[in-house]
Amino acid sequence: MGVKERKKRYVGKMRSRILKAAMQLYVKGGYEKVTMRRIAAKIEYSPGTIYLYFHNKKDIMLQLCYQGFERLLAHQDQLEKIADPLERLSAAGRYYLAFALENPELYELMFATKEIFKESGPDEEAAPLRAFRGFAKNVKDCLDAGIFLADEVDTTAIALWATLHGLASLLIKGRLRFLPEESLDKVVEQAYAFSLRKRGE
Amino acid sequence: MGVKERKKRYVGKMRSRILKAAMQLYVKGGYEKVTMRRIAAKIEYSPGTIYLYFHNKKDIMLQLCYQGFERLLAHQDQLEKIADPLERLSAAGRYYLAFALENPELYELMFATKEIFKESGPDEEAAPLRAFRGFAKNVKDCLDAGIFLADEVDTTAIALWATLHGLASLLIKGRLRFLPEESLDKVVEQAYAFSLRKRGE
DNA sequence: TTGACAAACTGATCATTGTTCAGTAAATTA
DNA sequence: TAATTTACTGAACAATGATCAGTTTGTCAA
Repeated sequence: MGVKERKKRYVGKMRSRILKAAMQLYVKGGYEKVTMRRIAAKIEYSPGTIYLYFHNKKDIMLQLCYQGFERLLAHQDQLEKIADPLERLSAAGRYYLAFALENPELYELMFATKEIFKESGPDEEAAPLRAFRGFAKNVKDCLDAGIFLADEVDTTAIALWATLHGLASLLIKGRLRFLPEESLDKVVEQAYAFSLRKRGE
Repeated sequence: MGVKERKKRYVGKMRSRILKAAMQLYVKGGYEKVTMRRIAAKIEYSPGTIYLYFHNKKDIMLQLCYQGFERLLAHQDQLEKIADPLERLSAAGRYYLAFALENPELYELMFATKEIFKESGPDEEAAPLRAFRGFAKNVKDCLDAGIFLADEVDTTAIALWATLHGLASLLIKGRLRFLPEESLDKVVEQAYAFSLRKRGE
């Protein structure tokens, strides 16, 4: 009898309904707008019901965090089409920053939780790692092509990733607001180009 | 009559007493351990009193954020002694990362608040900017010495600062935990060295 | 010293939060 | 149809940030 399967499907549907509601609340008004009662109202259940599908609020926020990495990964296939390794890596950086700035709240959430690697399930938990591996692959292609002179792939990838994450974080948190508004884009672009060892034109 | 002055001093003392208690609570157990009631208990006043000296909790946390930047700046004079520009910049980076990792909660707080530049008082509010200016000075010395080839000081400084902040943030949030524990330090050191365009030995 | 005013402080109170759990309703099985 | 499991409810709890009428303390002219 498929009663077990149906139940499993139902649980899955409830979980995603809850997450959807939570995500809507989150992107709208940040963390403090996400309330168990508000989520419950949105899916038209009582607050207690949510606890049948998630341990607590932290659990829900963690899942949203994973969804963020999934979204980041979602459109990255298009980068594969770019043949030139340095061009591809440069595009990856631009894409990364664009994603962060278009989804600032979500990006914050993606790096807000500390215990992200704690529960190491096989599926969605690996999303942050998959994102890094994809990025590191681009870096490796550049190293193989002799574009950078560096020892290790991971070290170089981390340096570049850190630069991107740092830029995204500083931008979102308004820490570069002392720069003239109109020059911000160019400075950020150049800053990443500097790390990529291209000369600004 | 010096009654006004004395009152001013008293207000200042109360404010710093409150901030001290809040900081102790914060570094001990993070944001959620900082409670108006707990602060009040620590300074042996009633909760309502705090609101005579600070607008709200956010206000208190913002002041702690500024204190963080003050601490970061405090010991940076020692860097001046290093004559070689690149060596000084390298040391600044190591110092920055060490500060972040020794005060992870405080560092998080320093970059948690978005509205840091909103209230632009003349004194302490400028601390984050002063920190950047000091760093940019080091970068400028490197550019003048012809160590980097780059267009602008600010652009280069932002690139390097972003790398440092990114590394600090990723480390604190445990995002580099997929690396083997023992190689972490070296990788981070190398990553920054990569951005500084030194060859790893 | 007294009395009147102001400044400082209190703590009960409010709405809201995350979370729990005894009780109820619905679905499934025997 | 009866018994049992499953799903859900919503009142209740402790803790939170914040408020404000009321009380205490301090100041200073008469």
